[in-house]
Amino acid sequence: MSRIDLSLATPDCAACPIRHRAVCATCEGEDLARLAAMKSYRSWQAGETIVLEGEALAFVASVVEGCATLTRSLEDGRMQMVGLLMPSDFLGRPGRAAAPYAVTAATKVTLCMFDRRAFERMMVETPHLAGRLLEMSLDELDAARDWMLVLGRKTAREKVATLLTLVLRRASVADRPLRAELPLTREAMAAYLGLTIETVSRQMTALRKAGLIRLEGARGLSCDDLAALAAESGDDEDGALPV
Amino acid sequence: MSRIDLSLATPDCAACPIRHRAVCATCEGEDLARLAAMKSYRSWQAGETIVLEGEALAFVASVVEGCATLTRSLEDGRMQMVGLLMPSDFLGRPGRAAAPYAVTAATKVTLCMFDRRAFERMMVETPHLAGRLLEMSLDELDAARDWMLVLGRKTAREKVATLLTLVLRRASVADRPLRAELPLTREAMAAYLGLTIETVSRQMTALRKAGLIRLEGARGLSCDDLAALAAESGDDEDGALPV
DNA sequence: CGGTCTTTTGAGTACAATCAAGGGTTGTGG
DNA sequence: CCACAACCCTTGATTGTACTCAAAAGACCG
Repeated sequence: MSRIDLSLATPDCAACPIRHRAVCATCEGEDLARLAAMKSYRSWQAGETIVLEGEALAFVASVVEGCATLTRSLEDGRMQMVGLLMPSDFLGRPGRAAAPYAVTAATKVTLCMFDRRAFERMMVETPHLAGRLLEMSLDELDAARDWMLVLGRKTAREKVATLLTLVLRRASVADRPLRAELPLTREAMAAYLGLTIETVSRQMTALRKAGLIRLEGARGLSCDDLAALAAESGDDEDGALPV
Repeated sequence: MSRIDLSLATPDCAACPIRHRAVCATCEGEDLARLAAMKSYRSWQAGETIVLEGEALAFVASVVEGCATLTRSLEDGRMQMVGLLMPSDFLGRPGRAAAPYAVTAATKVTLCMFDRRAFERMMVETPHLAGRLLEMSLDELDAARDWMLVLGRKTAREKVATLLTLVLRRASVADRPLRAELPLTREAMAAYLGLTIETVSRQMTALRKAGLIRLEGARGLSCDDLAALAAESGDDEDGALPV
């Protein structure tokens, strides 16, 4: 059913769009060649499962394009998103096989995958690669902790405003009005925000009626005044949640 | 080799209770001496502020004893705990000066502090130290994400049961009935769980009336049947939240 | 065009927050 | 040793936000 399978022969690292931001950012020359030799590309369609919760993972990977979600679930089916992977983000845990959360494609996703064992070996022999991964992991830890504040203390309206601000900021090229396509369904937004889809929908409507955003279909989003929207998010005015 | 005795004022690493679990776990001989040369001990009383939110941090540290909390706040004063530091946990972020959250002593806390610059230099030259820190950071990331599930999806009763189970499990030596002293005030528990102190108090009472726990004063806690308590937490029966 | 899936809207409910007292414990000074 | 203050915790009454259940409207696709 898939259209063109983008898992072509693996592209050249030199032309890679995430080359300077991903885990391989500090690698050059020989190091880069070693990584290139163990890499392989693979794509998933929106909605497809990449890794099941608790499943062993034979690879680690960089997100090349698209958007994937990390989720954890309770026995009775309640689900919480615990991370959102965007291009250049790293997936996997060197040194441990089992993934403690499920990974699902939110949009079409392409991963640049490395054999886990080979990657672990290279990390030991290439300290700056381990250093780069440490840096990225600490950033993710900060992001996760920021999100704990959102989950634990913000109202539904603030949560939705926070997420929309985040999406618009990422899409922003200093254009006005700002425009973006939401990479998430209402269900995924609800899972991220610790809300139900009905509540997300109601808050989106409320923000629209308040003139803070405009909706074009279910996914299109635009905003004339990002500062006004950010003011609804409950953060300080500059409101930057690093992600 | 060199038994540099700069640790006159500070205890000997060999006798350190967290020696084998902290960031220094993989260091021996020269490496350990180098760390010992840059370390210094300092203690804080319960309630004292160790680092303000956003403040620059000149050191990194291991928690030797006691319990400290990491919190983030919204402008209007709403506060969320984003981490709980127990003995052997690492505090600080190599490569970045500003702490994105406040650090407060929950009980009396003793830190083994290292000058941040010196520690960073050593990390570059001692790959296994960086590797150890990466491992610890990834564990913390997993713990933070586990907690996102608690904050986003659990009921008040489940949240409290989760925390009490956690505390009892940590204190456990396979004794029955299990007993522990809560290292947190109701306020700190509420901050951790994303609840108000009143709700925490009510749920503690409810769990007590259900015969799941016994309370001895405000801090004493005991439990005959940890499995029954864990069953209230909403996790799968084995219910282990790694921390 | 019909079918499925997603999103929106509505009505009613429940759970935790808020507001408000009232106990307990601890420590200090008379 | 007692009185008192400060702090922490508990309990009660009420409110309000977000959830649940239910149905309709809109998007997408063959």
